[in-house]
Amino acid sequence: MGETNSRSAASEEEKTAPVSRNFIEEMIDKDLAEGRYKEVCTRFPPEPNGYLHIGHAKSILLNYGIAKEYGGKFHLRFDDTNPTKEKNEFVESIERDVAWLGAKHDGPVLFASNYFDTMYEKAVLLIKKGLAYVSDLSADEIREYRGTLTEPGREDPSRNRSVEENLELFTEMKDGKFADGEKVLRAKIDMASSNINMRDPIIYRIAHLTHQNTGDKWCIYPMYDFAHPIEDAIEGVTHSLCTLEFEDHRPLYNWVVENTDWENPPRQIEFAKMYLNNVVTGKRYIKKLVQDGVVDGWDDPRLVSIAGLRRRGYTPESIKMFVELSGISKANSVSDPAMLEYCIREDLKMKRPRMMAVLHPLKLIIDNYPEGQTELLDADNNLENPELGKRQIPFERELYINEDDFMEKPVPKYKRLYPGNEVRLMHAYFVKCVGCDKDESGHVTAVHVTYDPETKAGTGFTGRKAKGTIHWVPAKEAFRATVRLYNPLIDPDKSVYNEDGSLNLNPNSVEIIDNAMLEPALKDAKAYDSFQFVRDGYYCVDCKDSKEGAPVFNRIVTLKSSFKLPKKQ
RNA sequence: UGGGCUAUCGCCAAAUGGUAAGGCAACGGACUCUGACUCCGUCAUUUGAAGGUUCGAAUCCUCCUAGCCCAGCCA
Repeated sequence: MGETNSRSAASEEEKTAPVSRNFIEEMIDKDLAEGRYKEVCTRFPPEPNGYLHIGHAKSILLNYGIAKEYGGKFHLRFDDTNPTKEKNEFVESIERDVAWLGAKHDGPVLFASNYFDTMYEKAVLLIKKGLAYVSDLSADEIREYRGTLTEPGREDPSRNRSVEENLELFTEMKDGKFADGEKVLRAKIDMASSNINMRDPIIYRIAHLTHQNTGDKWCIYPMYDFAHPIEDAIEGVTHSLCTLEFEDHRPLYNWVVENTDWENPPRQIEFAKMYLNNVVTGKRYIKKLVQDGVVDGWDDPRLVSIAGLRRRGYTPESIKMFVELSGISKANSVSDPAMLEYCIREDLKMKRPRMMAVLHPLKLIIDNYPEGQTELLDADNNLENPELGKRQIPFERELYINEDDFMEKPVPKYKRLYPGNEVRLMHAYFVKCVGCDKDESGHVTAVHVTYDPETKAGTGFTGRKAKGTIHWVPAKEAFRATVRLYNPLIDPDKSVYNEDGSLNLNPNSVEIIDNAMLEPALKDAKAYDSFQFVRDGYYCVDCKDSKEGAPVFNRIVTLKSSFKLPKKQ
């Protein structure tokens, strides 16, 4: 980018959006300015042991965004150093989710397990330098020797083995001479360190298991603290971004990198995780919800898994907007889901058609409209975005409106239909309420109105104004559909967890409406298509339960509203 | 009670010693063929607390307080 060119663009931007740089960008700026690195390389390093959620999206988008911002590289690398927990199923779902979010990785998908040879060599190097040794201690003994937070640890009896003996033992470990847990390779650092991670951490353990990538080639596997810095170094990652709980590991990260001989060692920078208020992200909790059938799988629309958000109708753009709006810092924080909802409304506002759907149908009869007559009315798909075109809606004597839009005895400030009041039927005519039909129990079964032909939409009628506008669907052509209204999974009035560790579930987290009446144009909607249902909210076609010509709609989010109807008794 | 980190509006978050941005939420009002959108307005005399340095402190110093993380052969 040319200096002169970027200049005016920059000053333009400064006027409109004076965005400040986050602390990570500041550190990178400094590294670049000081010549520590020439270009930037970041990575997203998930362990393939579960599904991704909104918190991972922050990390993905942060790493990807930084790489793009600096014209650098972004890697997708599976941190598969522990075969007891990892499955191929997860590498597939993670790849899919990362791609869906729009974070395109440079180069092929990478695996830590591809570097097992190098890691082994580096471990041997450490042994040769006298910086690692094979320990005979059991897991329990190692814990005991480690000391506590306030007391220093004690030296491992194997700590001063000769280099030759260590080399021999480590080779035997690799060759499968020992059972799981029998030996372990430890880094020789400092058993008295106030940082427990530095008290001769284990860097290799024995596990006679088939690895999802390397099969039975190895029976020893490197630990995270040893493997991760080496993975970063091999790939030329410059800035290894991770979450706050790894801050204590940074000295070890640096120790590994310094002692395993790299030209351009990477640097670890930690940032705060994203939490959402009243939302569950814990794997074991979600697993239980799935097992108990509380939710419909890991992609249930009420979950904040990436798959769940996608199925619910959230877009990658909305998630990106949310992550950007939330910012990056080192302060533990809990974001408000209202911000996520704002983002999806904002993203869909101009992009999606605004359709008419009646969730709780009530018959509306236009007494002075000729029986048997139908006219096709033109309707803009999105009044604010003409590019979305128009559609035609049949209009006739009998329609459905929403139950909420009629009150025989209106509450104060009510501006919808009530006897004597005139409203506009969206895209159609003004109608005036002349009464209603009721059954024996007094329940309203139909509303009667008369229409004024002069008030047809699009004719420029300005003779008078209607207090309100309501939406409708034609009784004959509308089709019946299932619509699901989602609410928070967690009871919003309580904390997420009960004292016994169970979740405070909201018993009404989904409301299923199976007799909604939708305008005909919605009938051919395909999975993941989304719409605004006018005066209601944004909805997305469910990818699992919809059938050809019979879409099932999930509510993504409601529209905001400053008017609340009093509760019906 | 060892070490590491954090603390600025209900929620997120800027401010890098020069006199507390912005967004979300909320609340008024205008507009409206969506009670939406949009627009306009309100929303921290004060930065966890107390002292100190300075002409000047959210920023520096001292002491205190609260929260998070660490004792896996998990990542």
